[in-house]
Amino acid sequence: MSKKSTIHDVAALANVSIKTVSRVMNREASVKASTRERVQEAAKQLNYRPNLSARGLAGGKSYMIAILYSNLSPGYLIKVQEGVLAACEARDYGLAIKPVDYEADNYIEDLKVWLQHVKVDGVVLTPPFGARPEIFDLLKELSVKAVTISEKPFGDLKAVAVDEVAASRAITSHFLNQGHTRIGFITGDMDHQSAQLRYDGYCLELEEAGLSVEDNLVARGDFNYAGGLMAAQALLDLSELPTAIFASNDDMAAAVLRLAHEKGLKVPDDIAVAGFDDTPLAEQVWPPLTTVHQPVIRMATMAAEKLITDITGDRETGAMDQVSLMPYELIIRASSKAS
Amino acid sequence: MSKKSTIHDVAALANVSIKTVSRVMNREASVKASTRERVQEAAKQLNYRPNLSARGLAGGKSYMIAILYSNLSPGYLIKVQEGVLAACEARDYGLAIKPVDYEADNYIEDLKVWLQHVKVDGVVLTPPFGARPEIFDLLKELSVKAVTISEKPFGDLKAVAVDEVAASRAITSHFLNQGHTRIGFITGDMDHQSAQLRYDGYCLELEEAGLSVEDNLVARGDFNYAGGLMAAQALLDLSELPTAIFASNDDMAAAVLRLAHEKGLKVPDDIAVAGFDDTPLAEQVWPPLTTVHQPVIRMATMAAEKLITDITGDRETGAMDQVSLMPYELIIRASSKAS
DNA sequence: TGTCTATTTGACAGCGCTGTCAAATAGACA
DNA sequence: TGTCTATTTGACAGCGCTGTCAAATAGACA
Repeated sequence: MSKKSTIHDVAALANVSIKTVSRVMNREASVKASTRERVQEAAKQLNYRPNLSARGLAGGKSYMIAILYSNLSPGYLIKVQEGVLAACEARDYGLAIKPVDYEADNYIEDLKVWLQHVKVDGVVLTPPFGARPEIFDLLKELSVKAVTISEKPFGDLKAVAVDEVAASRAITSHFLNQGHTRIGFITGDMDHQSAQLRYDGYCLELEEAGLSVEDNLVARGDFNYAGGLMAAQALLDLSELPTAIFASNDDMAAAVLRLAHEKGLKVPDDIAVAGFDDTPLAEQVWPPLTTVHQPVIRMATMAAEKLITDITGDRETGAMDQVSLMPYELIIRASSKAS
Repeated sequence: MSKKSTIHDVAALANVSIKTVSRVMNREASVKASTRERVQEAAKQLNYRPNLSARGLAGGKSYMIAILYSNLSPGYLIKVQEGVLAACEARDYGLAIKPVDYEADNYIEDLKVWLQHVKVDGVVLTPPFGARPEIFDLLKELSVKAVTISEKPFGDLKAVAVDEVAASRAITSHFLNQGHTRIGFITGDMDHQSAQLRYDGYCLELEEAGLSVEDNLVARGDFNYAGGLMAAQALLDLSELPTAIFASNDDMAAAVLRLAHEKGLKVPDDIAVAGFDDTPLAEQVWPPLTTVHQPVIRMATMAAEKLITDITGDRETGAMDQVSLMPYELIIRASSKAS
C-alpha cells in the first residue's frame, strides 16, 4: 500500500465515524474502552498517523511546541533538542526551534509576532527565559503553555530541574574534604537563576563548615570562556592564591586550567579545579574536569511530556507535579584529587 | 487589530482574487508587476503571513524542510541550524530537525517512514549523508529535494562547500614554511568525504614540496576526541617523533595537545599542532589552535536558500550553480609559530 | 416496563490555503 | 479594425482534520 491512509480509512475499518477516530487519536476520555481498542487496532494496522497540517488547520492549534533559547552552550542545547524531540515524536507533535536574543531592544515584540505566526501550543523555556517575568507575561497574554528547564518557574508553569544548590554544595564539600580552605568561586551570568543557586550552594556549604565567604575569593563570570578567563585572572592574581577554584560551569573551568598552565601552576597539586555541567569539554581538557552531571536529555524529554500533557489536558493531569526534580551526579576527575 | 489576517483580507484590500494573492506569496512568475506590487503592499499593511497548516494541507506539500544529522559536533550543528533557520524565516518555510543514526540496522526504513509522515519538501544533508548512495536513492524515490553541506553531491543535488583540499594544503604549507618536514597527520572518519579531502590536501602539498607521504606518520582517527587520543598516541610513540601534527579537526587536535602535555612536550616548540573547523574548543585549549575557519552559518543559509529555490522552481533557477564554493580562512594561533 | 439522566457516538460545516480549469485581458500581426 | 495567441486573472472544489451540536444508546431508578 503506497497511499497514506487517512482518518476515513481508519473509520471505515473500525466501523465508526471519523469523529470517533479523532477522539481516540486525541486521547479524549469519552470513548468506550471497547471502541477505543477497535480504533487503535485499525490505526495500527493501517499505519495511520494524523496529518499535522489538517489537525492544525481544523483545530486552530498547530500541534507544535517550540524550544526558546539564547546563546546556550551548543552541547547543552543539542541535548535539550534531542530530549524534546523524543517526546514530540511519541506524541505526534511538531517541534520548532527559536533562538531569542533577550538583549535586543524589542525582543518581546518580535517573539510575540513569531509565536502568533507559528501558533505554537507550548514552549520549552531554557535558561534564562524561565526566570524572566516579561516572558511569563507574554505567554499568559497569548495563552501559550510553558515548561521550564532548570529554573523555578513563575505562577503555575511546570518545571524540570536538578537540585543545583545541593549539587553545588557537593562540589564544595568535596574540596573541603580534601583539606582546602581557600576555595575560589567563579559565578555565572547572574541573569541566570542557576548562577545564583550555584553560588548559594557554595556559600551554604562553607558556612556549615564554619568558614566565611571571602569577597576576594569570589569572581564574577558569565558562563562563557572569555568571562571565565577574566575571572580566573582576578583569582590567580591574588597575593595569597586559592588552593582550589570552583567555576560555575565547565567552560569557565577550562579557562582556569588554561591560565593555570600559563602561570606554571600544576593542577591539581598547586590548585584544584572543578566545573559544572559535564559538557564534552570537561573530558577534552587537561587534566579532565571534576564536575556535576545533569541528565539533560531525560530532563528535556520529561519537560516536553509535561508540556504536551498540560496542553492536551490528559486524564492524568491531576497527578502531575508542578516541579520534577531529577538526580544529579558528582563526577570526580583528575582536576581534583579524590577525597 | 488582534485577529490574524487571512488571504481573503489581503485579496479584498488589493482588489484581486485570493488566487492571485496566493500566486504572489509563492513567487509565481505569471503575475503582472503592477498587480504583484499592489498585493505585496496590501500584505505588508495587514502584516499577513500565509498559514503554514493551510498551505500544507491544500498543496499536498508541507512547506517544511528538514536538517538530517548524525552525531556531528554540537557547535557545528547549532551553526547549521542557525543558518538554515534564517533562510526558512525569510521564505516562510518551517524547519524540522531529524537526528539519524546511520549505523542502525534499518535506518533507511525508519527515515522513509519519517519523511513520509512529516512530508518535508526538502532536506539539508550534513556530513556524511550527502555522500551516502542509499540516502540519495531514498530521496529520489520519495521525490524529496536535497542540498548537501561540505560534500560533493550525487546526481543533480545542490551543494555548498569550501574547497577543503585547498584549505588542507594551506595548513600543510604553513607547517612546511616553518621548516617542518616530519608532519604527522590524523585522519577523520573515512565515512566522511571531508576526511578524504583533507587527507588529499595534505598529500598533495607534501608531494609538491618534494616530500613523500610516510605511512607511519599518518594515523587513523574518527573526528572524535577519543579517536584522536588513540591516533595521537600512535604518533607520539614513534621512535622518531614528528615535529608537527595536523589533525583533521579541532577535537582531535585537542587530544594531541592533551597527550603532548602528559608526555611533557612543549607546544609549539617541541611539536606544533593544527586542527580544522575553528570550533569554540580551538580557543579554549592551551595553547589555542591553529586551524581553518569555515563560514558555517552563511554556508547553511545559502544551502537552505538553494534548496527552497529548487523546491519552488523560482524564476532565477537557471542561474543557480549546482555547487557553491565559499571562502575558507586560515587561522594561525599559538599552537604553531607564525611562518 | 417506563422515564429520566449520563454516556457515547455521529452529521456536517468549515479552518485557510492550492490545484485545476476556464475566462478575461493584453499584445502581435495582417 | 479584426483575429489569433500569449499572458494574466478568477471561480470553485477539496485537502484531512476538529468543533459544535444533536442524536443514539446505556444505565439508574421507580
